[in-house]
Amino acid sequence: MESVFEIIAEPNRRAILSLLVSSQQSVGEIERQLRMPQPTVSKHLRVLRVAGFVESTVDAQRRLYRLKPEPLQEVDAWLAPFRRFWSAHVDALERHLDRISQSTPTKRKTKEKTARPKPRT
Amino acid sequence: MESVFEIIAEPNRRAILSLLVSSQQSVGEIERQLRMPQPTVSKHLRVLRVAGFVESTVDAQRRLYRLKPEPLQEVDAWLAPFRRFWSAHVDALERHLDRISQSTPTKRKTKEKTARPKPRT
DNA sequence: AGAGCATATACGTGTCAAGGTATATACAAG
DNA sequence: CTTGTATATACCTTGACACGTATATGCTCT
Repeated sequence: MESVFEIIAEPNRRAILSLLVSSQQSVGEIERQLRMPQPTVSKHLRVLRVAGFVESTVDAQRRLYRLKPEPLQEVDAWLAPFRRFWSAHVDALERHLDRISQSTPTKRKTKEKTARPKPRT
Repeated sequence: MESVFEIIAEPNRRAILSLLVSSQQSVGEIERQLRMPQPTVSKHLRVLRVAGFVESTVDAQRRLYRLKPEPLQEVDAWLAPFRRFWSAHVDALERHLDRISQSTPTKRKTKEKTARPKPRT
């Protein structure tokens, strides 16, 4: 488990990170909101902490976890050359973003419900 | 192998993608430049193609592979909320550092309901 | 048609990580 | 000190996937 990419490959870990982006959370709060067993939460948090994605502070028996920006910035940096690349493909890009906007687990806006046409080229 | 994050978790696949960002390449060219066995290249390319990261065109016996922007754009989209967090984090950190620079470093600020006389040493 | 090159796939193997269950540690309150 | 709560860790099992080797497919050229 070396690279930041392997860390965020795990869906539960991404869910935890997305949860922490709003504010810090205790293990129990994460457990409740994501509905995953407590050992699972703790183990993923350990991986995230060792990899530098989160840090924890002690509050009585609770541990409050919060985000650290650096590792995700590393992902962002890796993505940079590709952003330059897809500037040439803006049209296809926007259609795709519109399509995936309904599968983003973070928040639901509105405006999806389109029975989207099979992207059969 | 569902999510785009699992796809790019593999270092060889990331290398292939980084190679293709400049221009399209044949399998043999990828094989040479990345010094990996040909079946490995083909198998990773297959994964990338099925996941929509690349597409191939036939040129005689060669297959020319080139990038498709959408899946990486999806990663980029997932990263967006965290970018907002980074800016906010830098500001908050600076204000915090500014604040504690004029108070004792061992100070425990507890905003919890219980005034706890055991400040973690 | 046959030889040779370029690419894809099949198969067997080893490794590693995620999940579940149980238990350990730490703190709090009575 | 004992009970209850919050979190961490240990152990085991299972499944996925990456790799290597071997082979298949497909195209070109003579």
